[in-house]
Amino acid sequence: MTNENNHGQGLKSLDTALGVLAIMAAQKGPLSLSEIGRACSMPPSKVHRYLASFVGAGLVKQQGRSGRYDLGPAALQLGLAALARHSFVNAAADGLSDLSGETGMTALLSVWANQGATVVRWERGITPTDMSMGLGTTLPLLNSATGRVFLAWGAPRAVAPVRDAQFEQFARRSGQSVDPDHTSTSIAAIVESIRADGYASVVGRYIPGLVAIAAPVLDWQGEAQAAITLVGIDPPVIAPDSPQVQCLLAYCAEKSVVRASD
Amino acid sequence: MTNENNHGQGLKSLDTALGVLAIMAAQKGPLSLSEIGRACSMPPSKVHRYLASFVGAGLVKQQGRSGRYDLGPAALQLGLAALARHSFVNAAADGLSDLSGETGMTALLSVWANQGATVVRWERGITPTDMSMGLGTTLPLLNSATGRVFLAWGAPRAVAPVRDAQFEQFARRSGQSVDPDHTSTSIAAIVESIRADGYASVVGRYIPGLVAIAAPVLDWQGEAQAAITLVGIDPPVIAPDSPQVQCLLAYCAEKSVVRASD
DNA sequence: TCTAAAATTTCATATTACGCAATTGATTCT
DNA sequence: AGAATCAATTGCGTAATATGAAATTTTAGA
Repeated sequence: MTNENNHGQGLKSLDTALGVLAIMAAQKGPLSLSEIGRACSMPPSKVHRYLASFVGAGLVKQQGRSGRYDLGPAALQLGLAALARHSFVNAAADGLSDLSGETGMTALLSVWANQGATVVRWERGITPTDMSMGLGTTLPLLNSATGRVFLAWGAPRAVAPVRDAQFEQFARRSGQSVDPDHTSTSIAAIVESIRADGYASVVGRYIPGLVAIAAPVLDWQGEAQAAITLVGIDPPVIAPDSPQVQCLLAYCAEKSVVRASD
Repeated sequence: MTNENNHGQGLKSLDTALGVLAIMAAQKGPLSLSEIGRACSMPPSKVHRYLASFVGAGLVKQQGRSGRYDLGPAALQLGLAALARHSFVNAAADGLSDLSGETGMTALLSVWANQGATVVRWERGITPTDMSMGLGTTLPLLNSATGRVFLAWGAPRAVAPVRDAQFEQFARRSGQSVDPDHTSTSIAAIVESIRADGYASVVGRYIPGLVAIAAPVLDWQGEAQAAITLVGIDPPVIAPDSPQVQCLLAYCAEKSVVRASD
């Protein structure tokens, strides 16, 4: 009872160090030492030593003389190596522009990483949805169609903690506009609904004025290894029998369960 | 005198752990536990604990039931986040297709990471140079034009160890064909020559039948933060006054020293 | 089903990372 | 320009942590 919970059985210092890396990746720009320390609630000396190792490995680079720290070239290399390995990402990305062309909407490919859905690739559609969305953007679990795909089909071990944390936030500021476009406030009900439909939809939630529909690319266990999202400005497309939804579902069905090696 | 050399002052366990990550990134496919242990010369139990942390962070993913380990979604996220941050990568990549179009050659953008030049982006030219080169490919320091750019202009602290190691390999198997296209076998002479020309060229060294010219994108310190490479099949293009070389040098000059924030 | 190899867990011990405090370095204000 | 403030870095004793060898469980092959 001396130890709280050792969920994964990993090295403590490594875990915290990787936490620092994740926090740096989540931020938008370079960070100063004390900023990182504040974000991780760690003493500066600890952060400094971790960063020394990261800099040595090239994962983090210290800017010329601003002293600030940012992700380095090795991080880039790591990501590219991961991209080359995840065959399903390339496979799923293959027809992405076709999908975008057929529906006229902007098509997104995302995978679950850390605490949210990460956009890995996207193709701009005809409809001028001026999203300023870069690759690597993290979409929220509950307030995006993409995130909700992982809420419904994601690996429970990875998604559950985030879901519970978000739910607490909801409960804390309850009484306000909670789930205007769903009759039930229960997350379980939302999940049930999404699973039944086979796709998630959201209207003007993540970005006002935009609608999104998203469906999973499933692996052999029935878990979402990726999500395909279509973003547009036309509310009617979220109907189950709309051509866009049909197109999306057909696409995801084709990409699902490609191989057992993943 | 108990410790050999503590070049960077980092955490020991973190350093070794990141070494494991780097080795995994260098390999082409998924690895088993014992394979990783062999590659890092570590006992399996140690590797296993490291991997547990990596899996927990999502940097490494354990395949369905093959038991093998591979880079995970968090690695992808990290790389994409790094890509979004390195403004010069996007800036340098901007005109890459133009450069390829003007010269007809395949254009590569690379940065230095870990132990070699990592290809970050590339545009295929008109000339059918059927290189099967994926993003994230690591090019050798001495046997590629791209690598030689970093040999000449790269940060000494990062390049020197690799150079020395390679040089030892050369010395070990000396007597064989050493540097057929340079009069001197001295690496210093090669560097001097490249610096004087402003670009590096190689004929059929990395891939037989292909020629490459490469020039640096310099930062405010005069160090190469990236390299631009043109690959083709026409030997004459390596001449200093060839239009391709001029085009490349103009391009790199334009991209160099864009901002002091890097 | 049995055998062999690999993967994972356990445990005592030595090593390592931690926090606190002092030093150095950079920036701002008077 | 000098002084004061804040951030960044380094040193050190201590307590927590990572380590390697061996035991146990799981997987693959015969």
